[in-house]
Amino acid sequence: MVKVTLKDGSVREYSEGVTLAEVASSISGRLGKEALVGRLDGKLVDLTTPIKKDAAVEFYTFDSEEGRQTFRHSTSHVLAQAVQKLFPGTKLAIGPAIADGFYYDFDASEKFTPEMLGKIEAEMEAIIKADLPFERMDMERESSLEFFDRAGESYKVELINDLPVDAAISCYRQGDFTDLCAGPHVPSTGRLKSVKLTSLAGAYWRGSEKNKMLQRVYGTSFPKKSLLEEHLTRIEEAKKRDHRRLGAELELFTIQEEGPGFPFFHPKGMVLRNELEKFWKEVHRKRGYHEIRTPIILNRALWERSGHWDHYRDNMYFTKIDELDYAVKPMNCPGGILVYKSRLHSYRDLPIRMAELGLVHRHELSGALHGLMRVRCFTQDDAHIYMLPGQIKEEIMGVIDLVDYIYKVFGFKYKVELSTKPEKAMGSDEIWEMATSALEDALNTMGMEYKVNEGDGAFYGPKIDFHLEDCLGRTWQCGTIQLDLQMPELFELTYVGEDGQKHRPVMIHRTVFGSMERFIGILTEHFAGAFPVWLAPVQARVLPITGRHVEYAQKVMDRLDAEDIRVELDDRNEKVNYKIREAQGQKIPYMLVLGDREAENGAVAVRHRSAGDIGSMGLEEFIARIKDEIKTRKI
RNA sequence: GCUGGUGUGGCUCAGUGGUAGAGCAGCGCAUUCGUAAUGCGCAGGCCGCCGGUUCAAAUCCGGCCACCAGCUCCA
Repeated sequence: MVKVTLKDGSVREYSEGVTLAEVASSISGRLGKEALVGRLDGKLVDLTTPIKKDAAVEFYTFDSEEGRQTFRHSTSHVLAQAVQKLFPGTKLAIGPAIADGFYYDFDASEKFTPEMLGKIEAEMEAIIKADLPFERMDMERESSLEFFDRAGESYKVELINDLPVDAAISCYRQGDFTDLCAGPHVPSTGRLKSVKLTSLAGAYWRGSEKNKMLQRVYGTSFPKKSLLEEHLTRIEEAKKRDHRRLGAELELFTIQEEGPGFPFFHPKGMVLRNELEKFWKEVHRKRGYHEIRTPIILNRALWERSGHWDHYRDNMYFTKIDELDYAVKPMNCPGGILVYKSRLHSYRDLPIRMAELGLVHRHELSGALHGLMRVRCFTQDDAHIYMLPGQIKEEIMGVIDLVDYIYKVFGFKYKVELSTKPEKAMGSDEIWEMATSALEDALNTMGMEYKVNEGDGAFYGPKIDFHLEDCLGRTWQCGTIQLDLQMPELFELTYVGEDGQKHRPVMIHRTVFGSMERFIGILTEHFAGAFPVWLAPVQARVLPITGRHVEYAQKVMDRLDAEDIRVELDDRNEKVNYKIREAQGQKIPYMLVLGDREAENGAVAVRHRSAGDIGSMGLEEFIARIKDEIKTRKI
């Protein structure tokens, strides 16, 4: 007999060799049906695993991350089986579960087309219907190599060869299909129920553009058809929040063929942008930043000195002035450094926080452009902090706090990543080590959760990145804090210390919004275009019911205008329903419906874009209300 | 940059070799209306660009450009 301890702490006895699936069924019929995978003494395992000694056991259904991952991963095996059946000779690369589904990379002689996805799906459904059990096979390294080599699965051979010598190697088989896989899997293909292949894309083997491009098939799966449908509807809804679509509908910005990656900001987009800048300037002034502005085009020699010529040239634009070489700035730091160097600094002046809303240009790959999220010119809300080595931690913590403060004003949740030394880096390992641990130290002291991104740092130093989500859950780097031990050396920056001697300051580069463009993109999707009143391009629209109310409406509008409230008058000869419909479409926060009743007693009938009709109130009362919302930046 | 897809009035889309269409938006006229679409009428298109095939091309072929998804890269 074995003693099995369940999640709730209760202990049950079973005969030795009982499987997890049997335990689950004995707890409840429903758990037996819904459990997908289990945990045995802390290790995620198949439900078919026998329990041979006393152990702690947990079960996961589709409601848990573990359950969903296993479910999608198993579906990817079914996809691979279907593809190999339909297209014999197709080689398999990898097929993991991802956030909302799974993918599998194939090296196939025929080109997959969208029409073929339907056929593959049908084949998958047949495999699911056949309810083939997933069988685990633990293998010796040699025999696994032999097996995949004979099958012509060269990618699998490469994967096995790259596994550590002592790594356990396992395969999973369903029917006549076998794949290299650590597992675990659901018990059988019949559990997979509802499958949808969603898209087709190229993907480099092992993510390197030096390797062959494989064909990646994306899909998702659910244990019930209704869940799949819900998921697809959710994605359709999310697409309506796409900033590219809303940007056009709300007349915020456009991107034209004449300037791919170079956005045009329209009047309404500029209002939003200016409000953001106003807020940003206010907060930075309060936190001891001084604003500067540096030129967009600077001499090539500067870029050679900064290292950009060697490390960043591919992303830069160049020009000639009077036969001399110049570059369009891809970063603000070298210019900012020249401002620092223009005079002598005492240790008493440090830290010096110099901020710049700087327009930078970068040659991004054409295929990487994406609305306002990735463009070829953007305004960074940059700042460079020059400080004593002893001030590093405090300054970094100050920036982290600032980012947190500003993101909270918009109600953003964010993720933090720490990026370490890349391949193309300047400076010694020791310097990188020191800089990286300074960033880590600050994060740990502040109790921040973060993920480490090995090799993702800037060429001059490691960085802390702040990532925000778009409408489809894709994340974009916005804020960043980069500790730079290179530029101060390269530009021979100094301050005069207590001892009267010159010393080297430490420098950090940082942004909060990241780029005004990207931030506006994120903001638009986050609020689905319904910006908080303080940011809304139009804060109120006055809607006279008939022509005879226009005069009063004009008065109301003038009064609001005098209070610096952004207001429009809709005096078109249309029904009020029509005017409301349009104002709603423009996501204008307040609509003031004005008829005889309002004109008589100086009132406004207020409609809020999300709360609807909130009744009539005195004009002054409404002004007090909206002004309070603006002042407190209510979201 | 790479893989796949898409490109027709301001917007959403129909049109697969034979004289370019619809709805919405716009403009005009009528309607003067109380919380999400009043009616009638009128305009508007080098069918992304360049070249080829054909008696004839939005439609077939080639090249280029842009966009979309993903890869790579990144604020």
